[in-house]
Amino acid sequence: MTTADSPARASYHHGDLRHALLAAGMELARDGGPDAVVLREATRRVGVSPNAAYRHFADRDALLSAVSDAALAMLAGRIDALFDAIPSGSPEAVARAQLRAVGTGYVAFALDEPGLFRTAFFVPTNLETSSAASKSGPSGRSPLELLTVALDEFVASGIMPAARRPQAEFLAWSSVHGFALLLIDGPLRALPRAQADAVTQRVIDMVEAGFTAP
Amino acid sequence: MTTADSPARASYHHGDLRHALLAAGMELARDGGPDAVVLREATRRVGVSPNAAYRHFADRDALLSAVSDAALAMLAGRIDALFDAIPSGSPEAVARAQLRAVGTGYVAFALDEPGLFRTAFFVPTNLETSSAASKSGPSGRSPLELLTVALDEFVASGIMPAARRPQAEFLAWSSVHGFALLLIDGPLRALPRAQADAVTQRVIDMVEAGFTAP
DNA sequence: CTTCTTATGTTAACGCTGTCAACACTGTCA
DNA sequence: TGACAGTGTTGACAGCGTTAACATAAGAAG
Repeated sequence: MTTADSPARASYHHGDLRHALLAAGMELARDGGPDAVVLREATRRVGVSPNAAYRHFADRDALLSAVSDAALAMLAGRIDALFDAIPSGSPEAVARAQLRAVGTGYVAFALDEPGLFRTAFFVPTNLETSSAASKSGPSGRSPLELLTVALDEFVASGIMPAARRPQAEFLAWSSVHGFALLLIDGPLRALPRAQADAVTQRVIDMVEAGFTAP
Repeated sequence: MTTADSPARASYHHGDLRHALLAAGMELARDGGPDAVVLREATRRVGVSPNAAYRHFADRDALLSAVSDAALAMLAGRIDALFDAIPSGSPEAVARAQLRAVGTGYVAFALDEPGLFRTAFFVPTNLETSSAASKSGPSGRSPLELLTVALDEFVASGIMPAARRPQAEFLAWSSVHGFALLLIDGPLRALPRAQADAVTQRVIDMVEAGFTAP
């Protein structure tokens, strides 16, 4: 266990403090969201003095940003897994399944890890640049890139008019992102998981209909 | 000017401190969002000691909640205005215009007052109970209620299958809310206003298509 | 008109946070 | 061996939310 050497470390130098602080930050974010990512608490958990953090992060915001990126990468991984599990078939079917995978994975992550989800997105700068390398999943593709792949296929397979293609990513993203927020912080908070999953599919239905309607 | 008697008030008692603190809180939220609503700063602006606030608000969260409610009421007012300006016509046309009014007003408020918009919604408890009296517009109808009116008319006028009606509010809300966030904090931040307005209409098109598609 | 009570505002203090400055330890390269 | 850069520590400061005790004003009761 390289993380959390609570009792007391052997050497004066920690060895991998940056990584340890990031891990502690993830823990804090997991149950508590972005506001819970507190620099002093992270150093406390790692067993190091507060100011040691400043050797690895410019300030608290830098730590929070790193945690946010890591959370985004987890989200990407989740979507990636669903994306890659899609069986081959007709181009239309694959495209529809890909769109569904992105939306489903997105919402599922929000439900399973609300704290990390909030941390991933409630940091303003991170909605902005959500396709950087550090924020991608194992395949190296960011959620936005996966969404782009799916939508391009919508056009290529002829089920979406090309005129509707520009900025379609953001229409789809809006719906799923907003829905995730309603689920974890909003009026749908109390919705049982099974029902939440069902309504998620309806959200995706709506998006799909909006793209493919005549 | 009843607000902000900066120099020094005449009497020991302020007179309308609760209101003044709320106004100061709104100012802070307007440029800075929820995190900028700082209790001590609000009292400073009103010209009163920090602890005076505790005679009117249980804690900082109570002040923030009040500010959040006021912001939500402003949003409701904005939507209300568009809603009431809809000319009469066929039931379908009116229903479509109503849905469009809610979405358009929602996004317009987010663009015009991003700080207040964030404050209205990034306080978890306020997405939850967004149809309370204190959060409604001048007409007394909350945004959610206006949306419900529009969607009921979608079914009544026959352009939306009744089977699709349950929880349709949340599908529409998700899209518009998520889109507003992408616009003010996300990748669409730099989008010129005219273009933002145009894409907003496409978001609403998508929602409408999802509701009325065959 | 005085007195008691209640509402409201103030002062003092605590622990928490992020952060700067100065100091201490340690592994590395000359 | 010694300089040096990297890393962790101590001490301190201002700002925050919050509690407890005190001060002042306004109104009700006598």
